[in-house]
Amino acid sequence: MEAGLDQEVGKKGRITIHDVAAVAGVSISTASKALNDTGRMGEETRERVKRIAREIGFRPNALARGLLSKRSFTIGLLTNDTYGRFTLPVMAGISEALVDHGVSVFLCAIEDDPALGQIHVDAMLDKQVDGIIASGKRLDRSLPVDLSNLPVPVVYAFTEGTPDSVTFRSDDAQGAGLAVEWLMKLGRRRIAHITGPESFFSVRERAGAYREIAGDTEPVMYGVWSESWGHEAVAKIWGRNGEKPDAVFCGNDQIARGAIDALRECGIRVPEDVSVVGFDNWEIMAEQTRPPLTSVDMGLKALGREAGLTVLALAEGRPVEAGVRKLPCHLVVRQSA
Amino acid sequence: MEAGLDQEVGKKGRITIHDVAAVAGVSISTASKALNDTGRMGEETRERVKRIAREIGFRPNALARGLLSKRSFTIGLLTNDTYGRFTLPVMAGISEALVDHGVSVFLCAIEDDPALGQIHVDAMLDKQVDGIIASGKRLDRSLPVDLSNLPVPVVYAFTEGTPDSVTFRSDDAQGAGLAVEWLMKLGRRRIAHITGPESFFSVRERAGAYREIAGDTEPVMYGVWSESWGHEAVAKIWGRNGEKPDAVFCGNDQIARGAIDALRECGIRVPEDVSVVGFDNWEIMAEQTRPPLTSVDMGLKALGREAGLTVLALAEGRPVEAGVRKLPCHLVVRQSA
DNA sequence: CAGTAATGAGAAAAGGTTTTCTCAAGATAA
DNA sequence: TTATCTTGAGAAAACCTTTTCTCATTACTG
Repeated sequence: MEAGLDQEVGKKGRITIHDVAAVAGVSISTASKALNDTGRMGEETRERVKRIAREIGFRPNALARGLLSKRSFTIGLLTNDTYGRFTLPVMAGISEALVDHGVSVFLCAIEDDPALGQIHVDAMLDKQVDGIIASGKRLDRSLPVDLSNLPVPVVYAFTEGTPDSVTFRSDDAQGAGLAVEWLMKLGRRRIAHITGPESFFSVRERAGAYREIAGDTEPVMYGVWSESWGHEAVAKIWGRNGEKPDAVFCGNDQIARGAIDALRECGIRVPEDVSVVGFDNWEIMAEQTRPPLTSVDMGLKALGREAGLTVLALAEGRPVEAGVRKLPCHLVVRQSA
Repeated sequence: MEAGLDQEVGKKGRITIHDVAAVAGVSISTASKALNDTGRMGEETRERVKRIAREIGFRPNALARGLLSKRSFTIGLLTNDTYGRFTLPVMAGISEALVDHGVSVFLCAIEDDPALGQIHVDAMLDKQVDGIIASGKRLDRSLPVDLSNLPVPVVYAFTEGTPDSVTFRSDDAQGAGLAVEWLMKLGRRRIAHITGPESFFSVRERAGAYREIAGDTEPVMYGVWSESWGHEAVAKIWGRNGEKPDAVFCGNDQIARGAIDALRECGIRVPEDVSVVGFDNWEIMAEQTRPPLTSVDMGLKALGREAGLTVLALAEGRPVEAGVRKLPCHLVVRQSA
């Protein structure tokens, strides 16, 4: 009954459960039940079917399975973050959380093109994704595509979501608090804050926390997210008369990088004379800075993990409370502070 | 016959071709043929079915379609490039090329974990991907997972492939040539080359082209892929006695960055006194360097595009010649040279 | 020993689409 | 008017799996 085997199996196309059933000499339904540990049958039969399936390398066709179960074990990740600086860690977290559940992820980079976004959303829906995670590069902007009233659950991660949805974001105020408290614990008292454009929600949150803890010793320096702004801001501060800061808390790692360069050019030592803390913990940047940069990590991987588990829960019909969830940042101490 | 409409349609679940057929008052087969522009029927019927499908928002279920056609319109992108510095542009190219064909991309980051790689490959095969593109961060290393004898076509992009497969890679020698020739066109004669570990194939290729064009004016400085190495190497060269270089060709943008910093610290002006060219054109780095970095772009997006079109061709059974295809680099001129 | 319960396994339907085959009606040719 | 051709449209099978239902056999219970 088990004769033939390899020669007979998979003659045309992939190996199906029909092949398993044929080789095992049972019906298709029995084979299915054996493999899924459902139904009633002799333990011996079940084991034999399983063994044969293993031997001939049977793997169930997810398309057929999905057609029936209405679960494709597939989700879509939509992002407008071209460089993937924020999205990649989020993606890593999602993937890590979902791979155990057999879920794969479609990554769709849509730039800021609404038409492209719509195309990708349609393609994902056609492919019956179990859910969609929307991600981005900014907490206070939403993707250029309408995700309300979709037939699948949508979760937002590091991008602005609709009020009645589940949204995950970093707790930037808490993260800024971590940085400033660390500087104060180091004995620093005059802490400057050089950051990005005030139009960014994150910037206002971080600056708010900074002011609350550090007091109004220094005016917040708003600018742009670039090294050159960090450089320029330091030049401005140290060009002024009066007492100089003994620490700089920067709005991101690029600004911090520029600031450190400027300080070195002024002959100021980091961290001996001035401590510097960055934000984002963009490792490839933070580790290469001289000295390596102490920075606030937004925990994007954990954020992705949570988003992944949440969209899965929604897809399985488990109830999830709507609202914004702030996930904590943590401080990665290197040598600049 | 077209009455009811919205109320009747999609009462449970998504809208299927059954709904279209019912509303249009035709059979399912007629509806299908109308929508696919196949079969024989009155032009009027065809148009009516199409209109109704549009009106009630019918979109065919890709799972069901794929089950029959054995095409899932899905491919998998496998990579061990954690930061996505190389993979993301490749991915962008793939996606751009394939979105027009309705193909979506599973992104699977497998680190360097063979077990994880196997899991992802199995998951992709279960989902009946039409093909797989393997990508990485290094031309002379292959992914830690066996992709031979898979039931779907595999194309390699920016990673080492099997001899009988299709492999796309950048033409590093040509790219290095571009850089050195540009420097010589600027009148530079003593060109130094600071680069990564000699164990990298790319390093040897680039160094080879450099030596061929620039001659043996300066010994190649092999090191690591870091800013600090760029910094250190410049310090070494300018610490030596004898004539100094008037240009530096760096193995990547991070090294170039370190080199420029070191030159500035020595009081040497870039590009007035010394021209510097980087490699990779890692925009987020190259644009922020002071001065902005002239760099060799490996054309990874084009590489991804080619890989995408190739895997699609193979999936459709069109013949593709095996072998390694070198794609040209181009020079992005900014201000450092 | 007759009747019921438990067990093992198969038949068939379902899921949504495409494709091939069949059939009826109307049109043309003889 | 009868035989053949064309046209329009539907029935059914196929893709692969899961699940529910049914049935036959064996093992008990009274």
